[in-house]
Amino acid sequence: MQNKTDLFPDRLADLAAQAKALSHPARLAILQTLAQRGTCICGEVVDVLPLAQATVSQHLRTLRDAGLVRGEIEGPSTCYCLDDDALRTLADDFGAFVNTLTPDIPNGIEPDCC
Amino acid sequence: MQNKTDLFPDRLADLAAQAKALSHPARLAILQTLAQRGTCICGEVVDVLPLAQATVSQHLRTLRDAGLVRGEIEGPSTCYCLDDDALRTLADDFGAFVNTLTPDIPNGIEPDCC
DNA sequence: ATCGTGTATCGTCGTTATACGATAAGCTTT
DNA sequence: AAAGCTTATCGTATAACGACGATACACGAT
Repeated sequence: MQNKTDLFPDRLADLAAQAKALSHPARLAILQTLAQRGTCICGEVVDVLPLAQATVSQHLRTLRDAGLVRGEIEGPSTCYCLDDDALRTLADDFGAFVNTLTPDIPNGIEPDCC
Repeated sequence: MQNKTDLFPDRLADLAAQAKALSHPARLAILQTLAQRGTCICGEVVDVLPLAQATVSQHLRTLRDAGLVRGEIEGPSTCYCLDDDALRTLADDFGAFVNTLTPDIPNGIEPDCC
């Protein structure tokens, strides 16, 4: 299979890549876990999820590669934080994208034909 | 591989499933194409994308299964419309999710440790 | 230096996604 | 009935994903 991803505009490719980072419940659960602590988590992420350590580490790497999470080696364990700015940007981008799809209807009439 | 998706809360599984529907640039491009017309498209979707007809049909099915697009057989061709409500709901859900992750900081101080 | 703890990476396996050609199915028109 | 057009589906091949055990790595404590 050839990868046709690069045949599309960068904006769409970037959005799709970010959506892919959020496309697994384990990764959403990781984000929630990080958020619930208020601060970074240096460990314990594995204990919360019903997955093996190697799998959680993979998901964390995916989130880090997507820029949604920052990780730094912090002594014996590794410290993971949410990247609040990236998350907000992502939410904004998605909101903006959907808005371009469904602009506020001026006169309240849906032009749908179906 | 055992599918561990159902080991997570429904809310997260649903959000992840919707994100997955948006996780390919071709599908985002299809949504844009549908939106640009203002009305539904009964054909021509294939012509806009750099993909084979079978591939586009598959992506359309994915979007339909995710509830983001409605399709009805319209004479010789098939008519596809955006489901504006579903799209808005999706955007709201994502916004809400991100907000629970990054609540508005009351005193403007980031509690990050990294 | 050794042990223990916690994380990352490697290798692997099964599943799912992506992409396409070929074909079928449905409707229009001839 | 046959031809033509459009879309869906089937079959298939390759790539990517998800999951895990095993192992390597880094560091603190002993």
